[in-house]
Amino acid sequence: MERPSLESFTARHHLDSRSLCAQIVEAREGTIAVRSAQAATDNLTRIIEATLRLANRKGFAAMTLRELARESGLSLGGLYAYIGSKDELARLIQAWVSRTLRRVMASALEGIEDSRSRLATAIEAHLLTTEALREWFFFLYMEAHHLASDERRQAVAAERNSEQIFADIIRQGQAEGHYGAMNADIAAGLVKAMLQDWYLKRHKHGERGLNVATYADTVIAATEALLAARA
Amino acid sequence: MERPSLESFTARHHLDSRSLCAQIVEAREGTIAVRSAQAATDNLTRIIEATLRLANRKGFAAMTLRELARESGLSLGGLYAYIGSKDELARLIQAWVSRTLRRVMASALEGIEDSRSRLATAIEAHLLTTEALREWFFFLYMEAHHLASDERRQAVAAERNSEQIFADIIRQGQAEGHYGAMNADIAAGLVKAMLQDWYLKRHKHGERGLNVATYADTVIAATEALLAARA
DNA sequence: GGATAGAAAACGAACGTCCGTTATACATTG
DNA sequence: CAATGTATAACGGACGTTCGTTTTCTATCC
Repeated sequence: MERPSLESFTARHHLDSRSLCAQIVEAREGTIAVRSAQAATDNLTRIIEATLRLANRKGFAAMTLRELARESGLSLGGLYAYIGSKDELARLIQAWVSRTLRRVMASALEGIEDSRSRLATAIEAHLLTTEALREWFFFLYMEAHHLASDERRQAVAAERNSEQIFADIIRQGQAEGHYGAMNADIAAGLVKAMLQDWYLKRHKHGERGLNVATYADTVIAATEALLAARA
Repeated sequence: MERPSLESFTARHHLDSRSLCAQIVEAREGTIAVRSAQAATDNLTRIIEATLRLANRKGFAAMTLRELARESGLSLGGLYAYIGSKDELARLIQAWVSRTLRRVMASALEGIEDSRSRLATAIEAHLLTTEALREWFFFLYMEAHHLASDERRQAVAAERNSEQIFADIIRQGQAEGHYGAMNADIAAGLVKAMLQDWYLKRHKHGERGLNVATYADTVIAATEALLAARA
């Protein structure tokens, strides 16, 4: 099986902050008061990267727009050319990061039929995506609970969707006789927990000198072991 | 192996909010302006339970003391008989929940020598403790990142300590020849991720009709499978 | 090609609101 | 009637947001 490097995976799926911000600018044409897409993307990227930096340090609610202005290099009033409100800024980030994960997972799995390849690919794609957009995913996880009910339901649905991908692969593998009869939904939940640990405890993994490829191998091996166990 | 029920475990280790608050009142004698330990415990329990309810819904920073007063049944000014400041309230909860986990894990493992029994006991004790004090642990996890550096270092140390317990058991099992040669620290990290998923995604597990005993069995089986795999 | 006018973008002081906290007034009880 | 606990009211400060102004860009003309 080919193992894409983090760099090639990031490039292929456009997993950098600027690419995401460019998509946001394009999708929100009309809402952003700055005409030049180039300049708007530049500034929105600085705003969002500053938001992720500050919010991941002290929490989104505790972050003030004055700090955000200072950190992003814009003025307090200037922020409002790009965002409608502070809350909208949070919704923006959340919506785009979950949509990106869905997009990349679907794209990475396309054309792969064998259930064991699909499992390994899905695990790897999840880890590489969350590694490339670490701060975005950390933000999504930590702040999703505090959204208004509409957006919150959307975030829960996205989470469920990604877990469903793993459950379906596991069911396929069971049908093909590779795995034992364990409950696929619960197994998928365990896999998801291990995957999320990667970006939630980034500091710990960094200290251990663990890189994302090694962690992917570990999680793939662990998953196959626990799926085979009850055969 | 005996499997304690949630109720008996909770009772044996005093894992209810009121017991914890009673300990806090005792430890903070002098800081709390109310003389009667009985009345002080009653009110502090209401304050802390209201805090957990509100903070887990909208985040600690977004929770206001006016809401807390309403939710706890005390007056705004009255709160300050029990807490020195809003921040101190957060520190209080965090300090006591991590100290409680450490206490219970040590107590549950006492006298158990066999590594496989220790592993199962540790997993079960972790799950039962976090189940009994779900809201407390959820609060610890979600708000620990935003603490001042001193308290934050303490929280990281507590986290590391509980992971170390699992790593030590795994190393013991490897020395006894039960498990393969996998890196014990990484394996312990995977176990911890599965354990934390229980209280972080409580809603999901509830919908699946999964109870804590069943989940404990699942995690124990999964852990033994992944530890045996590389034998 | 430098000057200039009009548009686009950025600025930051000011506003009303609500925050955490404190000081004061009231009730309860031994 | 002290003493003790609670409720009410007030305070300064900081928040998100707005808006009149200034700066920067760009196209046009001599």
